[in-house]
Amino acid sequence: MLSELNQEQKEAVTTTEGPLLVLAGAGTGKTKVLTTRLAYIINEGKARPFECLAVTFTNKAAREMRERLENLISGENAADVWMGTFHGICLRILRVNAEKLGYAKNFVVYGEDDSEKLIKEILNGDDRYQPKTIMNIISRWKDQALTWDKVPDNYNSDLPTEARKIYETYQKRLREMNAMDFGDLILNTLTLLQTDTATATKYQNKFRYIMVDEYQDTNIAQYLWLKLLSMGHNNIACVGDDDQSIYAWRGAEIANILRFEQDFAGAKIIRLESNYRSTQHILACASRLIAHNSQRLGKDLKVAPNINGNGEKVVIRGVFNDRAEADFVANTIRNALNNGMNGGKIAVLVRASFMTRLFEEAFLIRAIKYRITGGLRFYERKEVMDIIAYIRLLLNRNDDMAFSRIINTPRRGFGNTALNNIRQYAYDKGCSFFEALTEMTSNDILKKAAKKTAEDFVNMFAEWRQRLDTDDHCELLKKMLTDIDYVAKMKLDREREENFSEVVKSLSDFRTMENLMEHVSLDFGAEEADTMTGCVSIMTLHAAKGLEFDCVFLPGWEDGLFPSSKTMDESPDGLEEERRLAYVGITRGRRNVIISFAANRKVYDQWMRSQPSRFLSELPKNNIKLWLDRGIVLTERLYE
DNA sequence: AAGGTTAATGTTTTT
DNA sequence: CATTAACCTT
Repeated sequence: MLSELNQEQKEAVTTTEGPLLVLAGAGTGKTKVLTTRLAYIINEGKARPFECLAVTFTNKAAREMRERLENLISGENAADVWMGTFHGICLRILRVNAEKLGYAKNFVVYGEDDSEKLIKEILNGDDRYQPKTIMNIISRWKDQALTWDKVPDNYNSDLPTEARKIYETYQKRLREMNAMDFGDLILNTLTLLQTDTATATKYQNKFRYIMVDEYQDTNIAQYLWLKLLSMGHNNIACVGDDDQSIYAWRGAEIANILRFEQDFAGAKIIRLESNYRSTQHILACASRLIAHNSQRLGKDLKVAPNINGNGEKVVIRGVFNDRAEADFVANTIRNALNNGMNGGKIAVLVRASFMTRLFEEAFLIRAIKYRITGGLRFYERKEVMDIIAYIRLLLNRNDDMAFSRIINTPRRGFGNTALNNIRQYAYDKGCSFFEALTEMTSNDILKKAAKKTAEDFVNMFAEWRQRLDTDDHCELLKKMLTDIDYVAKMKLDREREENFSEVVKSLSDFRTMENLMEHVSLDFGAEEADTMTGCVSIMTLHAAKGLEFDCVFLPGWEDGLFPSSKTMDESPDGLEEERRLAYVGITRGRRNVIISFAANRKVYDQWMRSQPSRFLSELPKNNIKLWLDRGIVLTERLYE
């Protein structure tokens, strides 16, 4: 097991005791180290599987780790390791302990959509602020482990003082509906561990070894959570790369990784710097670029022995406009495909998703098969969320957000004013929307027509609830969908109808409706169709983190677009984060990296003149090959 | 309450 | 331009 590792990797695997930070540069075998280390601990008998905690940020990463672990440990059961996302692990802990925090065990998890709708409801027509903005502020507070009562008065001078008040109301409403949002999963678990010593001790003793992936992406709440959980045995190993921290705008604190040695006394730091992915020219560009950042622990990627050698220089292509850029990329790819290259090994990585359009068009013309990753996820589609809301209300009649979503979907003559009446009634009585509706139907408050539809709605749910215990859950769902006649009433097109039946189908993978809900709320299924093999990938730089491609195109390297002026206006650290994003982009490439910029670009239907990205001038001259069209210049001097 | 019209607004999005 | 939310008319 250890024989396949290099010296640093071996050290990272066998250093099991005490705090450890593994600084793993791009392509240095991070996942391998993580899984091998876990297997090593278990195989050496240092801990049993269920005494190990391995935390990741994505379900994909957790699945991958689990699969690889299964191949490494024998006899022991990989399934017993506590492995999952921060949110997943927290959910697991909270399901058992919710009552200690005043929640019922079967609380629901609200997604962004529900949260925003709830904020909107709380704002009560006040259109001075956007629900999204408020929700963002609240989420950032939660990221920083600030419960509403701990938000300082002078939190932010240009922030409406009402935000904190809204936060308070928001939490109160969530509690009434027995719901938590994503941030609550972390924050409530943290509160539980901080306030309930017995519970804290239990988990602290349980987890002998803790491992964390992508540590550079943790926020303050997650840091405090880890700190608390690791207090028992003090064996915490964090793997990450400060140079790949690109989620500050979502609350990630790069300071967590920069401060690791101070935070965890006696911490050991191991650097993985042998890169098994890219050629020398690519690494040289990446290294020189990232060297311009000040906030870093410092690390130098070296080409791993026997890998690839110098390879080809990084190409910088300057063209007249965005159209020419897309044509260039598409032509180059068409050529490569004609020469037998597999399209699946090629990627176009853009800064912002609107940039994918031109490439799509250019690819279509040339019959280049492509796939766009990102965009709406399966469970975020309207028709899918609608069914989910039906299930949610069925399982939890206090779920007012689900109620609001479906009371008039499909249309049943129950519009906004009616919903407002219900809201008012529920507010006055301190009951849920569903109860309000039920009472209103029996109290003759409603007009005749409305009364009829309301009664039907209530009766429909009453019948479904009865069947919940007796009927097969798949059959029940089918019945529900027939009863509401969704497909016909919503005039679904072919694609949407397929999405719809996909949910019905996926329910059969789960034992109960509750099981499906758990899955839906935290694991937004990325249905990777296998028919997509051989397709060129188009995605954002953010989505590309963790992936690799033989050939990578990085278009749109223009000041204002990349680095994005918006990010730089937002925060003084913005430029460095953008640079890390550029670093992530370059280090995705194994053999070819082709950067491009256009002198003119149509943005919102307006032609904009743009300057080449300042990042271009931060690349080492000897490792790049310039290819500029007539009249296109790189004004800044290039580094030697 | 529904449907049609106009005005505003355009990054990145692991859970 | 093109999408979407808010608005206004029936």
